[in-house]
Amino acid sequence: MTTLPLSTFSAPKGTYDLIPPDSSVFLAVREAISTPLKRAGYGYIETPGFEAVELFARGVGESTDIVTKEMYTLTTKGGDELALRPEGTASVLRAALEANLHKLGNLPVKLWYSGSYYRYERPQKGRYRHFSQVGAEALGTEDPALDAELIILAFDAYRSLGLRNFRLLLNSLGDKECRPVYRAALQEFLRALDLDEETRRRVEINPLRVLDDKREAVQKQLVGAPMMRDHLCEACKSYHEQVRELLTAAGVAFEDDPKLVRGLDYYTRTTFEFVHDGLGSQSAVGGGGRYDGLSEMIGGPALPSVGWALGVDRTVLALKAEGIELELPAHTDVFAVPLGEEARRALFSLVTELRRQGVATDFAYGGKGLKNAMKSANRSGARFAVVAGERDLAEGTVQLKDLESGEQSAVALDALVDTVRERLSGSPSA
RNA sequence: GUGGGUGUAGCUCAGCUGGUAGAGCACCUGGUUGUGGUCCAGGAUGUCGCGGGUUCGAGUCCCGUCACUCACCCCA
Repeated sequence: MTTLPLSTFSAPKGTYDLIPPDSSVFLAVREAISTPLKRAGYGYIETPGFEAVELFARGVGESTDIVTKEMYTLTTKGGDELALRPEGTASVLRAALEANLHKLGNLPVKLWYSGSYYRYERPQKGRYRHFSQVGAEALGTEDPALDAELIILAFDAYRSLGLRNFRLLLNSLGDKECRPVYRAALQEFLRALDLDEETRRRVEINPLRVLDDKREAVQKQLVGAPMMRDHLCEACKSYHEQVRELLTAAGVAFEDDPKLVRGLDYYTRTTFEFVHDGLGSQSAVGGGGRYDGLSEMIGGPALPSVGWALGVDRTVLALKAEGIELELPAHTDVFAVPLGEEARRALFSLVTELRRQGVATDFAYGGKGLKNAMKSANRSGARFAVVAGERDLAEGTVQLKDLESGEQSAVALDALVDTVRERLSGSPSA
């Protein structure tokens, strides 16, 4: 077989490998986002990375960019039409319905998830073909407090990471009573404008999304367009007002954005987006809303629900933009350095023992010299080095060196685990 | 799908109107045959993205191509 250059096998366009040390930031972000959810009664759910194409076509919406041009689709040998999941909500709802979670009598069903999503787009800063998000869905209950809860949990997650320069945009898209009326009014307004062909098509299929157009020439024409908030029915108006009050009471600052629409068709009533300006031309770090009709659209019962997804990649970019360095625990506490073959065996046993006692420990593998082994100890970030040769072992001791202060002392072998644990807890390295 | 920018050492980059390839950081060795980080002395490193053209001579100019990147559009 001919040998091909490594470049032949490089990561596909729009993807990247997550490698140390950056990967630990990703783990920390996932953790930070999911922690508030776990405290609020959300249970973990994991669904397949691919689903029937129809699920997304029906769920996300036939007219959305996600469905029309961004889905990775494939046909199996058996003839099934599948798609790599472009988002999480449709899958989670489908799984919950299939498992009859909504019939267990304990609504809302609260679920959180974390995983990879796929969209075929031209990559750029903050926009990848394979991206990672953490999401949450609360199924089966119509209650403004539930909308508020989710928004607060996302807000607190960002705050716990130290993010400050993000904003929360809030809107209501109405329901099946008032939205159609508004939609018709908006369409009438938009049809009179001078728009390009593609936008005119959008006016007919999904006029609300025209409001979201960021082009200045389009925005200029939208002045005076009818706004959803002026067309909300009483029920929607009252619902939205309650969400706003609950957010305010929780100290969550938000901006009313009457043009916020979002690119997924299933949203009703509450819609929101967390935006950050450190993401290049992208702005959303997370978003979501209420989707009271989605369940019925995919063949389920009426199941009013609300949820969000936060982009892990984008949150990491936002942290970088704000110059925030997360305090990540050192991954090694103790680094063991043997001198000679006999010491090697003895220290390796000691390493295993330390690990079993919960001390993060690494070892100078490869039979390198003392100098290099100490260098490895230093690079590992370990607080302590344990050095031992025949001389020490003959006395039943090892040398315990504090790599910060440089101080070193002999410690009896059988007292090492306790000594190390004591010193690690007594004087944290960070 | 449409534009702009960039491809030179492990990383970040410099390289003038063409004249045999450079810096900082990182790395390796020694100063210390049982001690890292700091300090000092020394050292190694390149298909200059790839292919073609012009030229006595191309990292540099021209054409093509690929990759990356940013932006439009859209979204996490």
